[in-house]
Amino acid sequence: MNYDFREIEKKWQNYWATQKTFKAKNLDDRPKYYVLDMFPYPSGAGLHVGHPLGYIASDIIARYKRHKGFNVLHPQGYDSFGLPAEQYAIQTGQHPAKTTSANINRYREQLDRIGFSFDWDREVRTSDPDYYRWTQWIFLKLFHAYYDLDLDKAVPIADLVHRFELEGNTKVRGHCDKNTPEFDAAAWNAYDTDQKQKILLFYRLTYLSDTEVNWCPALGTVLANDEIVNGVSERGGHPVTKKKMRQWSMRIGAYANRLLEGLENLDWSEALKEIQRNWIGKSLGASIYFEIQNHKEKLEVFTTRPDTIFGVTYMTLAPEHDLVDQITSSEQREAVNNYIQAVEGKSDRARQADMKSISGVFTGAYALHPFTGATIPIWIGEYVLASYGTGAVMAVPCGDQRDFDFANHFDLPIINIFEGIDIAEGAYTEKANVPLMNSGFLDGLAYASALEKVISELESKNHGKGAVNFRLRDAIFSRQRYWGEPIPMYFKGEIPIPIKEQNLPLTLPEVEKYLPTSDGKPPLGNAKNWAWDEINEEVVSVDRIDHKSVFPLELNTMPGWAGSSWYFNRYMDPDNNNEWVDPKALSYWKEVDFYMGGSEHATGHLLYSRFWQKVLYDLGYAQKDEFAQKLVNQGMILGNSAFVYRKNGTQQFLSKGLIKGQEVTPIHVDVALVNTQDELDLEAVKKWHRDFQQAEFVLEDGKYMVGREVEKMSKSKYNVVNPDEICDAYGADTLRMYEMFLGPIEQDKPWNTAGISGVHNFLKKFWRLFYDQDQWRITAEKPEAESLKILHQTIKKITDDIERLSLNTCISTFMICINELTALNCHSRQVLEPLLILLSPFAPHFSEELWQQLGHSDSITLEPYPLFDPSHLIEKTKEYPVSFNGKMRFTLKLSLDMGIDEIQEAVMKDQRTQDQMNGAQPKKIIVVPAKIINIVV
RNA sequence: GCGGGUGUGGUGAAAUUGGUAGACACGCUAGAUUUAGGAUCUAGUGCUUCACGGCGUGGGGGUUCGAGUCCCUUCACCCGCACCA
Repeated sequence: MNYDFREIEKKWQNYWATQKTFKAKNLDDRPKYYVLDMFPYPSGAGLHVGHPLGYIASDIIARYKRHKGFNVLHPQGYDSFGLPAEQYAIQTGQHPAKTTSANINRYREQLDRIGFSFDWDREVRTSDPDYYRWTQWIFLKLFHAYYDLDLDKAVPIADLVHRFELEGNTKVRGHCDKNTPEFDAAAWNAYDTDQKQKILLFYRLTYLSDTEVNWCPALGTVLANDEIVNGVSERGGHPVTKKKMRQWSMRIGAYANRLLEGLENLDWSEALKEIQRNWIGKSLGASIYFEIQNHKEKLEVFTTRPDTIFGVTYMTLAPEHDLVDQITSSEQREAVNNYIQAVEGKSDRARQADMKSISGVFTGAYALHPFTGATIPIWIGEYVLASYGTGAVMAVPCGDQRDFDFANHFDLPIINIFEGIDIAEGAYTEKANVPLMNSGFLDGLAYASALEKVISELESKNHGKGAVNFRLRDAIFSRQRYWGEPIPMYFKGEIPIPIKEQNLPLTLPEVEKYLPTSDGKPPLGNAKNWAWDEINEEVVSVDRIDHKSVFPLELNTMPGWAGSSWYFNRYMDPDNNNEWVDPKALSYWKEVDFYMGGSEHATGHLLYSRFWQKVLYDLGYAQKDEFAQKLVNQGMILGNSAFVYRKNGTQQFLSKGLIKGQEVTPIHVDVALVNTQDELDLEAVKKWHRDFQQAEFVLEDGKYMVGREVEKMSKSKYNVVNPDEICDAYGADTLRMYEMFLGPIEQDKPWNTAGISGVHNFLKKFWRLFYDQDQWRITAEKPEAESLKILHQTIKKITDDIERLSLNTCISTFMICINELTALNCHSRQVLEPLLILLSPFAPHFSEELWQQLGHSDSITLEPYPLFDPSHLIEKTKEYPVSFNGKMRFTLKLSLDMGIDEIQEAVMKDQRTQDQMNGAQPKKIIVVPAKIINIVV
């Protein structure tokens, strides 16, 4: 029986599915191990060979851990809300649910062919009402909570209300909006319900506010910061502008510090942690309050360099700053308005393009220096961001290059406060040990001590305080889209009222079209049945909104990241209709032990998930405040595009070797039309695209050779390799092993089908140890010592390499092992059986089949991992490389029992040493036991 | 500009603690063999030299008996953030 991978793979995939081999049991005596992949968005294009890379690696880990005796949870599901299905719905009218489900079926078929050990009974889909019911439930938990800075955790909002009733908010330290008013208990109790609700929105972890948002006109929706890349939308690359809108947000800023500190204990790559650290962007410094001449308001600025306060010569406000309107003098009013108007219309991208040019305008107002009382002109400048700090800076031209450039441009004064530093050419920005001058009480002090002194001085005079500032912004949570989770809120006037938990899910209504309404409301505004009847607690027709108990429902939906921010918990107990997860299941599985996915989610999914997990932990629902202890980022598999070269202005296509010195245009051709030797199939290409029907191919050596270039895999570049094709030609086990063999899992690498034969040959070679020349070769004979040594070396190496996730070297180790066993003509069951178990995480179908052929009736999946016995490796002698002055000359076979003195004696006695030494005496003989002997002459 | 990462044959790469650099595989060269199978087997394959030898891990320098690995310096490429006060 030869290696018929097609039959074998079908057979075992079927067996695993019907036997439910990979079903994970909640509550089990075995230790648990939770292996998770980032679930896919099921796009219409299906899978290419890059997608399964991470799934294969994690599947190897999952299968390995099962052999090691763990109860493994290895689920899979779909992040099935998202833009492409909705865009498709807008174009064709097909309901996104239908598109999504068709795409999921396609994905599932492709995934099934690769032989993953997923427990499909736990599948989740974020667009399933039974799932998003709990996404909405979490939304409500955040709505009903605030962040208490004294307890440093989220607390139910009811506690806050209780405190307000007793003592107002003056003693409460909660993470809240900067516009929150102060009130005492009497004032609170005197507020009406609406007023109370408005104040509570300043505290809630999910809140409604008028926010400056990133608006993408082309997509017709707002976007979060992480959904914008280089000033344009991540999806589609459309321009993004600023707009003030009333939107739901999530107060992730409250968790900035914990999100930062929590990284310390996570086993994630340093690169990824660094991305999150940068995104959170913690800065230490001070808040300083400047009085404004002839105005009551104070101007608060954040600075990391309060030590340079005596170098302040002007202030700059962001154009959007709240105080601009109030402080602008009548003489400057027109200039200021013109400036703001010019800036306002600009998109982020336009602002970025203008980065180099300096612009600004004087407000006519003056701030007062907190220590000298000097008057400082207040300017407005585009370079100051409204969204960072307080949207205002104290400008210190001598210590900040941007301030320096601005001052020079507008002829503002520059005071040098750094002793012995020349600032004629530019600002001095180092935080070095340079004494200050022209700095009053800070004169003579350098950075560190000046910083300490100035902060204590600011605090004692009440002019400011030490402060921490974060770059991280609260996350906008509303999307003006149809295909997302409905936000479970309705409105009484301006006040949002939550739908009660027991009435969830609030399911997506049917709409006739998926575009915004004619009056600019989100697509849900098209729904006829989208109002809430408070008495009957049900969704009713919008026509009934005039009734006393019927109110309009929220028209925005949740963003794409909502459903993916907690799905890892739901897998623990996916069918629960009473709770988000059974606490018993939670306390068994706790957290993800091994999370595999792309680093592109660093500032999106991976940050939001950590945030939600911390909230759920604070409120007593989750067991751990980090959801994934270990995270591995698989690299991207790149495409190996193929090109033909059209001679310009002709229908002639030149083979790769003939293009030198010719004017040609490279044109992508489908990589499926090219064989492994880069030769183009001319008949196929003519059929493939009508552009080539009239083509004349100019050949070299009777062949047309294509050019190659490594690019991202994409349909438009015709360089997509479908895993189905590989499974057809070589089988899933070859695909699995080859993807691992390509290189380190975390590295990007180009796909090259040509190399796959090496791995395929390995499997055939391995098979031949069992079955060769029409007969089974397996014997019950006791293996030779040499074979056992190879086996145990392999056990050790494979185990170590899996543990350190060096899966590419595992494949090499298998190859070496099989080469050696073949050379030894070893067919011993005692050697080959344990090897099958070692191999089964990598090539599961292959191993299952041979396992069965060896007479086992059960699946190999739960076989115990073979024990490593070092006694088989113990050697009596060893070939020592002998070098002279570090240069290797010969090897010397010595007993391993010998001590260093004996080795030295033996090496000196050797004739070859005598020859090398030429009668001289060695200066030193270095012996590294079992490694090397070096003689220094 | 700031932060992180990577540089090793024609190609993908290996070298876990400083100890025979290039394992394993692709490709290539030569040969054998056949039941023509996406065959198999044998030998060779870093560069250079007829050879002995010499040179080789982006470049330069250093530590060491010995450096791909440690230190300094420099170059190239990739990724993230970027007028962040």
